[in-house]
Formats: sequence, structure tokens, C-alpha cells
Amino acid sequence: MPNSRPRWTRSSGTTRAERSIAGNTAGPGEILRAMTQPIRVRMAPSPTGDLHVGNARTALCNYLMARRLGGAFILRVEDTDAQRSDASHEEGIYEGLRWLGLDWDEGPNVGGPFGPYRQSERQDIHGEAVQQLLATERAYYDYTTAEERAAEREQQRAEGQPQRYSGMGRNFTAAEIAERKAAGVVPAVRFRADPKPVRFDDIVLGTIRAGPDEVDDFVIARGDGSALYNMAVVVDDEHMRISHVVRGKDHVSNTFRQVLLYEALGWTPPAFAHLPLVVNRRRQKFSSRDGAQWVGEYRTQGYLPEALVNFLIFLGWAPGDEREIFSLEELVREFRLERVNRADAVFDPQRLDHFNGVWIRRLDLDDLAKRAWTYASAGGLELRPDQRGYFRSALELEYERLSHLNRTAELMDFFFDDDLVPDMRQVRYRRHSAAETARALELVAGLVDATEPFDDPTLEARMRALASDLGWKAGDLFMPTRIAVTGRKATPPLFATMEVLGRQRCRERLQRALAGLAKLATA
RNA sequence: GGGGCAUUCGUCUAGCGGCCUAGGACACCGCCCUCUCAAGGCGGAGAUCGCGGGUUCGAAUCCCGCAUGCCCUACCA
Repeated sequence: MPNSRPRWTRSSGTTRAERSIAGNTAGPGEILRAMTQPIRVRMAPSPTGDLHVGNARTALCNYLMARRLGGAFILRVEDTDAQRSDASHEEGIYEGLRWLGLDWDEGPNVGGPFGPYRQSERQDIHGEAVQQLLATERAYYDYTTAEERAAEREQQRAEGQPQRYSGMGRNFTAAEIAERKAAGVVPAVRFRADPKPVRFDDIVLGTIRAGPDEVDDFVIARGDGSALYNMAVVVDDEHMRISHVVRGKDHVSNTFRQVLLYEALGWTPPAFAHLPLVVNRRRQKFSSRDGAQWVGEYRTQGYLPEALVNFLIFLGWAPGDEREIFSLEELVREFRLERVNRADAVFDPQRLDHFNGVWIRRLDLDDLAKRAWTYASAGGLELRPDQRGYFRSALELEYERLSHLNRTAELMDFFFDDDLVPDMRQVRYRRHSAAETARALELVAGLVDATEPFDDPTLEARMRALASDLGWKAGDLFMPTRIAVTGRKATPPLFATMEVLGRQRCRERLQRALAGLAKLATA
């Protein structure tokens, strides 16, 4: 095993100032290390659900580091808990990552030189390491029973003592062990954690220390021989030559144990970077009751992956100047772990919406049309393949009104409803009665027939002239016309809309509006 | 109970001992633009930088204490 791993060094100081200085000057050093040791980062989700937004952010940070430094981004599925893991979730995770635009270099579905990439398929490798610890007496078989441990915990709690495993299983005599075996006790393997302080340097958090009694004799392998999380992670990260472990802050306490395992196995730990958590308004771990939890939900809700990426990266990171719109590519160039904050960040859906709007307006029309078409069909709009051009023209008008892609159908349905019957009761007949309005719309209908060319500027000129002839304010004529032609009060600019709708649709809708108005007038 | 970490407008953040009577963005309010709705432009309100000590000529920035919050404390990951 190589005994020097690439890493970003950081002074032991933990102030933002020191971190930043380290960050700003880390460039050349990083590159140097990148040339001598490959940068390899990983994302290690448990398949207990689809891609969670918190995991998505972790994946993003790993991806950005890998791409910026020319390293490898590895996906490892941590499915050692058979109870909770479900293979069907694996595909959901892949889909989420792909949708976000995060591609990986090694993983269960793509293979790679350090496979297998599913933890459940690595049991033998973990087992060897467990045996090594057993052989060097850094671990032991623990024949205590669950009842004994529960009793110990209960007593500790009652006495207000720290709840820690005392290591009572260390010193059974051969006779006691035989007795327990006979009684059917299946031993777990515990790490022999001798009292000593533990510390590690974290790229985000600085130096982290724990006192000598913090880590107890934790279990590294179950009675059935399978390795537990901390053991499996260490073995896999080592065997996969992971250079930087970038993960959520909720793993800090685990890191103490893992550092001890690296040491006991004679391995050099990777560099660590613990990201602040994404939390809800009450500042607790973000979950489903706080909004959509899975990345896939954001997709169906009409968010752009660009927007989610942009939003997520700003949870705990900022470039240091006042820019805040970043594409994935730009982030690859700009993102630095050293600039990541340590405080947890509240997930603010309104801010996500803002980014979504910004990114929708940034897309070029063809791209937007392609994406919106799918949502529009899913949203119930009946679109014929030959209507792509028409759809595009209509969408062009709705551009800055489209906040979420899944609202495409509701925003644009009036363009496609050939049986549209405008509800003229929406008009406020304050200045002009229904009868007067009907007379005016007759003239509009005539104008629609006669206007040539049937386009935005010409229509506007003719309509303004008509309003003036009538002695009406322009708006008083435009609103009934808008409702007649679109069926709604809020639309894109009227004459551009009419141009896109075309003469025929306008004519038909005006006639139906007039029919409706006639009923209104008699009623 | 123990340990670890954190704390700047409601929210995301800038801040690296004097450029800070704390900057930007979201949300909110107002005005402008305007045929409606948006988008856009301009402006407003909003943070005694969690609290208390200290160091310093000078502290949001450094140190100590306290409070609060979060995470971990499984034969889960």
C-alpha cells in the first residue's frame, strides 16, 4: 500500500481565514499531488430509496472535485443492510445522477478495475481484513449476549454514565467461551479500541479531535461474519484507492472509528471533507415532510437539473464574489472544497424556484421546446407531431411566464384547444355594457378577417385605430378581445398571441364569444 | 448522559483586524415599463454579526466562558 495519499493539507487552525488562505494557495499543491497520486473520490449511497437531495449534493461535490482535478468519480452501492436495501432503488439513484448530469467512471453498472462495486459482493474482501485484525489481536470475538449489553446500557443510563460498551467480552476464559458457545451464543467481532485520543484533519471542518475514551469496542462484523458499515467502508475505500472521502457531516463521529481502523490495519487514511447538512426550516435533517425529498420528484415537478444543481451547490458554498448563476461546467472550474461552510443550510424552496426561472429563461428556445414538449404531453395536452413548429412559436411567447416545466400544459392549453368556448363573464362590464362590448367585438371580428398581413404589428395598429374610432381606451377593447380569443385574462401580449393562433382560430373563437355575449345580454 | 460540530437580515450567503453607519441574492413592499400576466429596471424595509467577558488604538473577524441548535452515541448505513 502506498503510504502517502494525495490530499489537500490544511493548517491546524480552524478559522475561516486560515482555511481560505490554504484554499487559495492550494492550487499548485493540489495539482502536484494530482500528478503523483491519482485523485479518486466516491459516492456511496445505500439503496434504501431514490437519490435524496442531500446525497445529490454530496455526489455533486465529489463529481466537481473529480472533474476539476482530472480524477475518477466512483459509485459504490452500500447495500450491506439486507433489511433496508432494495436493488430496485439502485436504478433510481442512477437515474437521478444521470438526470443531474453527473456521470461516474466506475460503479456497479459500468464496472471498473476495483470492483465489485456493490458492497454486498465484497464480503470476502471485508472478511480478510477482519481476519487480519483478529490475527493481530486488534479485534476479538465477543461472546456477550444482547441481554447483557442491554443491561449494561440500561445501568449506565440509570447512573447518568456515558453509554459505552465496557469491553466486558474481552476477557472471557476458554471455559466461559465454551460454555457460551454451547448455549448457542454466536459471537460478533469487536474492534479492540484502546484508550487514546483520535484526531484527523478535515478539509472543511479543520482539525477534529476526540478524547481517549470516546471510541468504545465497536462491532466490525456480525455473528454471521458480514462486516458492518465502518469496517466495510474502510476496507472498500482502501481497496478502491479512494484519495478523498467527501461526505455529509453526519459521518464525523464514524470517522473517529474509521481512522482507528486504518491505523490498526496499517493503512494511511484518505483525506476527509465533511459537508454541512441540508436541513429543514426547523434545522433538522431534511426529510419528506419538508418538501420533495427525492431528486426524481423535482424532475416531475418541472425543475431543470441545471437549476437544482445551481441551488444545491449554494447550500454551503459561494464563490466569494457576487455571481450566483453557475452551470455544471462553470462549477467544475470554480468549486473549491476549501470554501465550503461548516454551518448546516436550510433548504428554501422559494430560492429553488427562483433558480428554476432563471435557468428556464437561459435555455435556448429549441432546447426548452424539446423539454417542455414532454411535460406538456404528460400534462394532458394533445400534441400532434406536426405541431412542433406551432408549439415552439407558442412557447416562445410563454417563455418568461413558465416557472416550472410541468406547468407547460396549463399555461399553453388555450393554444391547442380547438373547441375553446370563451367565458365572456370574465369581462368587467363597468365602462362598457355587454351589448356595447358585443358590438365592438363584431368590429374586431371584421378586422380579424380583413387585416393583412395577420401579424403582431399590423394587428396592433388596426386595433388601436379601432379603439380610437370607438372612443374607447385601448385596454377596454383589448381585454374583451383577449378573453374572446384565448379564454383567459392573463396571456402573453395579445397581438403576438393572435398572430401565433392564426386568423382561423381567432375568427372561430370570436364567433363563439359573440354567441355567448348574446346570451349574456338577454339574460 | 457523553462526544463532535456549528451560530452574520425570515432564508442562501459575502466578510480573512481598520475598506462594515455589514455587501449580494431569494422572499416581501413600493415605483417605473405596460393591452393583461409575466419578465425587466429602480428603490424600500430587513442583521446592535447568539449572549457575556477578554486581547487590541481598533473585533462580525483573534481568545475564553455561556446559551442554543444539529449530528453521532446499533450485530443501520
